[in-house]
Amino acid sequence: MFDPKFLMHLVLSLSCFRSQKCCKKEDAMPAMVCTADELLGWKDFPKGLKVLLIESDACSAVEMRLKLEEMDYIVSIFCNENEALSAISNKSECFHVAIVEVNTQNSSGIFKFLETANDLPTIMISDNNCISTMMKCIALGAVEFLQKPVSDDKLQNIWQHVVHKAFNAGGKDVSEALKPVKESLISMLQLQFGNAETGKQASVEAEQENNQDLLSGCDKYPAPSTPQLKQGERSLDDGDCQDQANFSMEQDSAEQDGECKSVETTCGNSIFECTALGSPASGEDAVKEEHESTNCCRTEINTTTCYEGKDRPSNKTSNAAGLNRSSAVRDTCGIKASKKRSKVDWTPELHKKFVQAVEQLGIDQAIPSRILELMKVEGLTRHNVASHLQKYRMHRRHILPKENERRWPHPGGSAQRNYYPHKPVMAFPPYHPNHTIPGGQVYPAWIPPGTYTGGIHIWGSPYYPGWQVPNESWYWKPYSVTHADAWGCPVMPQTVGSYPQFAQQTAPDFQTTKEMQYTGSTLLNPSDLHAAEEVIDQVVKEAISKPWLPLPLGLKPPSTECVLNELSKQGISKIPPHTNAPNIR
DNA sequence: CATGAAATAT
DNA sequence: CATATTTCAT
Repeated sequence: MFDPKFLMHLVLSLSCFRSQKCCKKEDAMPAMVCTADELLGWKDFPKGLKVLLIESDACSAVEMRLKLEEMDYIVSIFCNENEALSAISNKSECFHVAIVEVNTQNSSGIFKFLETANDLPTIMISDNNCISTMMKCIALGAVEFLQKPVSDDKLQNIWQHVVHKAFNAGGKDVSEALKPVKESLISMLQLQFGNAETGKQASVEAEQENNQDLLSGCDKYPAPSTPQLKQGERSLDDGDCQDQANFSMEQDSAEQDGECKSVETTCGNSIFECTALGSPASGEDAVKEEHESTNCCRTEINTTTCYEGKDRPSNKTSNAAGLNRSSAVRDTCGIKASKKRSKVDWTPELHKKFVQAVEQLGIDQAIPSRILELMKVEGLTRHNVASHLQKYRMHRRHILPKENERRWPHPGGSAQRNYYPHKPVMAFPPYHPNHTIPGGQVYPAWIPPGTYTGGIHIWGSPYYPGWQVPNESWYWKPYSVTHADAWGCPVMPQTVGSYPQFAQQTAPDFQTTKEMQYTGSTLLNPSDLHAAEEVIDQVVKEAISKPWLPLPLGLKPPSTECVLNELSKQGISKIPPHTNAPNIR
C-alpha cells in the first residue's frame, strides 16, 4: 500500500497543491467559507449550512441528503466532482462544507476537487479504507475521512469544520501548529519506507509550512466526530508562547523498522494522533511519556518552551531558536506509540538557553535544577541538564587554569581561586572607556563538535570565555559580533584586519586544532552593542562589588580608595576577608 | 531528594 | 570517539 512511489507522488501532489494554492490565493474560490464574523451572527447555527455532497451512488446520496436535511442542513447533490466544481465556480451556489465520497474509481477526480476547492472544508466518506487514499485526501486538505456508512453523529457534527475553517482560515499561527503534524507525517512515511529520501521530506515540510488547512483534523479545533483522530489536548494556541526550543530525541529507527507496520495493517483507521503538546503546565510529561511499546515508530519529540509573558522580555533571541513545535507521534492503535526518547539533542539553541541560564544564575548558583527552571524547556529533565552541566564544566576546567594562570598570575602561588567554581564573573575582558583594548578583542567561544558551525552557535560565556584552545574536540570560535545572539556574550568592537591579542597568542594552538576558525573582522550592530553594554555593566558592577576577586584582563585595579568609596555609595561598608572568597562550595 | 562524578550506553 | 544517559556516592 505504501510504497516509495506513493510517497513521491504524495509529495509532488502536495507541492502542486501548495503552489497552486499560493498562486491562486487572490482569485480564490467563491466565498464558500464563512467568516468568523458571519458565524457569530448566525442564528440557529448550524441550521442552514449548505452542504455540497458529491456521491456517485444515487441511493446513498439521497439517504444522506435526508439525514442532513433532518439536521437542518441544506444539501446539494452532485454526481461527480466536475458538476460540483462548476457549480462552485459559477457561483451559482455557495457552500459551507462538502461531503465527498471517494472510491477507487473517482479518486483522481476527487483529488482534483480537493485541490481546487481547497477553501471548502471537505469531509471524505468512503467504503474502502485505503490508507494511502485517506492520507492523500487529508494531505490535500480534507478535514476528515469517514468510513461509510456515516453515523448520524458524524453528520451532525460536520458544522464544526465550518467553524474551524471560519476561525482559522487566514490564521496566522496555524501553520505553526501544523508542524508537528507534518513531522508526524514525515516520521510515519519514513518508517513506512524505511528511509525516505530526505529531499522529499524537505519538500513535504516546506509545503506544509503554509498550509493551514492541511490535516486540520489535528488542528486546534479538532473535529470531535472523527473516529480516527483522537483529539489530543493541543494547547498550541497559547498565545504566550514566545519562544521555543527544540530538542529532539530520536530513537534509532533501525531497530523498529521491522515492526512498524501497524499503521497500515492494524491501524488502518487512524493515522495520526496529536499528542498533548507541551503547554506550560503539562510540561515535562509530554516528553517523558515513555513506554515499552514495541511497535512504535521512530519518534521525534520537540518540545516547546513557553516563556510566560514578561518573563524574559529582554530575550532578544526569543525567536532565534529553531522552533519546532512539540509533537509526538503515536501509533494509531491507541497504543501510545513510542516516545522512547533516547537522547536529548543539545542543539545550539538549546545549549544557548543552557548557557544563558548558567550565566543568569551565576556560576555559583548554577545547579541543574535551577538551570532547568530558567531554561524553561519542556521535557528536559534535571538529569539532562546535570549531564550537560557536567560536560560543560569539564571543558571549563580544562581551560580555566591556563587562562587564570595567564591572566592572574599568582605571585605567591596561591592559586586557590583559579579553577572553575570560583571563577569570577568578569572573566572576560570588559570594556572600559578608559581602557580600550588595543586592536580589539575577539572572544572565542565553544562550539560543540558536530554542530553545524555556520558561525552562529556559540558556547561562549562571560564566565567561561576560553582563552586557550581547550581540547581537540571543542571548537574555538572567536566571538563574532554578527552572531552575538547568546545572551551575555561579550561583544566588542574590533579593528578590522588586526588580529586580536588573543588570536596572536594562541595562534599555534589553533593551527593544531582542526576545526579552529577565525571569524575575521566583524561589525557591530546596535543590538550587539547593547548586549555588550549589558555585559560590560555586569562585569563592571561585579568588579566593583567584589573587589576581592581578580580583575579581568584589561581592567585596571582601582585604587583601594576608589573602591571603598564606591562601595560605601552602594551601602557596602565591609569587605569580606580576603581569605575566603564568597563561594559556596 | 538533589548533586556531581564516574560508569555505561549509544 | 564523542556525547548523552545511567548509576552511584555523597
